[in-house]
Amino acid sequence: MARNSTITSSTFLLVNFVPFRLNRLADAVSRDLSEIYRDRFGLEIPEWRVLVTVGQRRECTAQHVAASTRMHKTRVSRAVASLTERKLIERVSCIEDGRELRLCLTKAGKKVYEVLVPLALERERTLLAKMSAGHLEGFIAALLELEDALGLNGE
Amino acid sequence: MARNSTITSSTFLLVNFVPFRLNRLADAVSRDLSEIYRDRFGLEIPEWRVLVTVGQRRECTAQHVAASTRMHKTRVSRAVASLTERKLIERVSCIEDGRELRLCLTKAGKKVYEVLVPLALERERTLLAKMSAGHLEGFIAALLELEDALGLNGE
DNA sequence: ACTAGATAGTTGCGAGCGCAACTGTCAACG
DNA sequence: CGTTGACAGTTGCGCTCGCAACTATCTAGT
Repeated sequence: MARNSTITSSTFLLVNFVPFRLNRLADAVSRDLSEIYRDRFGLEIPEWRVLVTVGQRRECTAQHVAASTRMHKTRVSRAVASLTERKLIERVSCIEDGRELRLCLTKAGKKVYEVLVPLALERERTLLAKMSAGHLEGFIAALLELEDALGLNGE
Repeated sequence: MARNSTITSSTFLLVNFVPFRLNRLADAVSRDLSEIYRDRFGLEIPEWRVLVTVGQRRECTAQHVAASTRMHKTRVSRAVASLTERKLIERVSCIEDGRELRLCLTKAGKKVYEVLVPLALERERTLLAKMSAGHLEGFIAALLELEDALGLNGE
């Protein structure tokens, strides 16, 4: 149970407050992970997310990236522009719907993808290994419950 | 276990990647919580954190806030300036050490603190209630393990 | 066909952030 | 004492972000 369990505000400690702890943890994990895609390839979080989202399908739209990553569409737009400029992805106008731009990885983009993904998975494994087996199970299950309750996966 | 468990990059799914999921979750939780301090008092996250950190002691320095919340000192500095301008905290130059500024809540600040903290705890309780009892226990324990492993509490 | 509203994506703008450099103060050491 | 380095806190600068507004395209209703 959380340690801020009483109502009396005089005992409130920010370091025991779960929303704060989640933010701080997510920040530290992101910072650690960013070493992989920033230091080696000069990519930032939005570009990394777009790259792997596009990479896990043959092609997709910016709209799909925004919806599945829950990033603001302008953030996606700028990441796509940056990746296009670096020739890691290609934008192809769609024939069926002239508003859409089909995104897909270039050869160089696929190469980066193939290098980054195993490294990222390795980092994730290292992170998860910091938890004891019993807690890890509860952690992943709880994560899923929270995501579902907050509507983060489907609407 | 995480669902991205194989090395083969072709099966990588961002939505199963724990660092991403943590970020997305922390973001959603923060957004939900910010309704309390933003919509009602026009405070942003940095101000909220400074307010409650100062409020949980009689007085403290900006340095202490930065260290205990792991916020950048400039972010703290600006939040302190903002709260001072709104007359929610006071800056008193320290006699023993002329570099420090002792921070403490004003009467108005204490009032805001007394209102906000119970509301925030209520939100936290609502959040935690979304997890089943068994998972909650593992979640909190795992959170602590991760924080310790990443050096987020003590150095 | 024409108009009205929805949708995909881009862009100008203001706000917030981190970095590096700065000011002012303290402590140590010759 | 005076100098040097550490430390508390602030500020200028450049960058990123989200919002709102925009363009271009599609869809539906008349």
